[in-house]
Amino acid sequence: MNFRRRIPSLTALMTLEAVLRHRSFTAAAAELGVTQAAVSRQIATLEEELGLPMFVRKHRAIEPTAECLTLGTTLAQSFANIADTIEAVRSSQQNVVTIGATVAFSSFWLLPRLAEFRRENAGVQIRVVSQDARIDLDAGDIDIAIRYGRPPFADAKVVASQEDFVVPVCSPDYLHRRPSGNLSETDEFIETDVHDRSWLSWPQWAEETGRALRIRPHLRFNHYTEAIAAARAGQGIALGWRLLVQTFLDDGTLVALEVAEMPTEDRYYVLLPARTRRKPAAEHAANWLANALTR
Amino acid sequence: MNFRRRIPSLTALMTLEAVLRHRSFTAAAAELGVTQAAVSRQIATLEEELGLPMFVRKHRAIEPTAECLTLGTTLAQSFANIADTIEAVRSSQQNVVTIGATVAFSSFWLLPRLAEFRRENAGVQIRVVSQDARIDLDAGDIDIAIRYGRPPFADAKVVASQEDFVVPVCSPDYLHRRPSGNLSETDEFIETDVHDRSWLSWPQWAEETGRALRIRPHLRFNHYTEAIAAARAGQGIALGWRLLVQTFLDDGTLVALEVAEMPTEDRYYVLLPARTRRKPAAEHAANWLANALTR
DNA sequence: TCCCTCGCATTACATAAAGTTATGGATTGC
DNA sequence: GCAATCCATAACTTTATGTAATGCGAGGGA
Repeated sequence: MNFRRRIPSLTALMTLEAVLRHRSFTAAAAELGVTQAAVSRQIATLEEELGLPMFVRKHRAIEPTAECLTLGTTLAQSFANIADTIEAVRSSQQNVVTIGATVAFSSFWLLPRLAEFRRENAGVQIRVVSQDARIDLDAGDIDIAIRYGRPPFADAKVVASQEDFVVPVCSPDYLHRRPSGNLSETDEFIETDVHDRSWLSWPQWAEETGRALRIRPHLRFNHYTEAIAAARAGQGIALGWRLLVQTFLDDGTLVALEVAEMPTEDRYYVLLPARTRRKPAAEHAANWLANALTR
Repeated sequence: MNFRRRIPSLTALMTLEAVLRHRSFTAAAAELGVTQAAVSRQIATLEEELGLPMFVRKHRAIEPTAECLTLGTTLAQSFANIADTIEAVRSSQQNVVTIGATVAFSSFWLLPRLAEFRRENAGVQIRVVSQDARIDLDAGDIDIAIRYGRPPFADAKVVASQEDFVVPVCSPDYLHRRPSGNLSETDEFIETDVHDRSWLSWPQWAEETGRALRIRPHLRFNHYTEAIAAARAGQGIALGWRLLVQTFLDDGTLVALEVAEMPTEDRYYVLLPARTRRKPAAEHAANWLANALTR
């Protein structure tokens, strides 16, 4: 193979193709956005490299040699194929918007709203990448990230942010079974093990709300979705991030155990990549998400 | 069209094709003759330009994305077409040797010897460009020039040179019809109008040979081939460049009117281009011509 | 016949693109 | 735990490409 060794300067070849099509150095220069001198230089260099004239210079005119016609035909076809493929690859991705979020956010907030998004944006495909590890916006494969945390985010441009509140939640059944009144150490607590600074565990909640409770969770999960599923199944009390569990509070599968909700220090952010090319469709979707998140 | 606007860096695309084929930045770098860092840079730049990842980076391995596979297929095909065409254009010309000479030299000396050349060099095609205007070796379309004149030749490398002699010649029929003895003003002279310093006209010949003859040509031609044809047709006396008219002297269609031949100051030179690429076949042919000319 | 125009050629210089060296990070196997 | 391997990155260097200025020559028009 080794095309690098077999092919002269591709810049010169692209110049040749343009000159041949225009039958003019000056006109080709205009299309290429360079000076006539640059074109003259590239053609001369190519002729020297090939050891063959490409054009017969006449007064105010050039005539391509037979070799130039042969080569130019191949070049035109090849460059067209390359350009077409590049455009196809680009456009095939233009209307696919990849959204990255945590598993919990994806499950509880994003997926229930995708139907509405799709109704309002018929031409856009959504791809969801859910992972609890941090979404890397610099890699270029994620168009929008929804991140829970605190700025600054070096890899991101912030479109919108939304605070949240934390409140203990449980199922109506569990509420009925437990003694009425404040939370106590006899309650059954469900904990999510997340090793992230922005996460709130039961002991931290107790401390930050000034409770003299020694909470020992009897169920522990590594995904928040599982913790909430357990709570809805009546197996105890979980900490509820209001934005995430709102649908369950609305449909009655969960109830809040207290009226006062503790505001979180961290917020949800709708983020676009700071450093990679952004698709128009992604910017549009980000705006839609921002509106939905903040209303 | 405007491929320059539609296509990103062709260097990067060529790098992509190599990386994809090798499935390795490091191996591609070796083939391309650059460092791994250069390859890493080119791929990163291309990914940013396209707004799409081309490779998923794994440990000690990379995996091409679907887009990379699509694009790489087109690139491999296109670069192969370009490379093949370039090689075809180059090789189709490697064994075509273009010889430039004056019309007279071409007609009288070169053409009669081409059959012999072809017999000894079956694989070489000869193309003859005959013109009385000076042959431009810098243009790159002439492989060998045979020039009559004096050095230095800035555009040429001298392979061989051969002096010549000038002698008045006429047909046997004209010789029979004229009075015997020296040339006189009653003879009919055939002149060639060539406005070139190296050319010898009848008055110059008379002066340089010390003849007290006032020669008024009764026939004038602008091509020497015509002057010689007229002489052979019995229409008078022309100046004969021995090398050119030797075949006619040999076959008896022309006779020399004097025994003494005047040496010319100018010589025939077999010349190769000084500044453009020389084909091996052209150098070989030049050596053959040099031998033929000087023997 | 002379002058002007037009379009390619060339040169010295500038800069953008490409490449290098040195170093870092991360994973895997021994 | 350490070494090897392979991609990433940054500061610096080199090369390829482009520019501005100028020249040349042929052809057309006055």
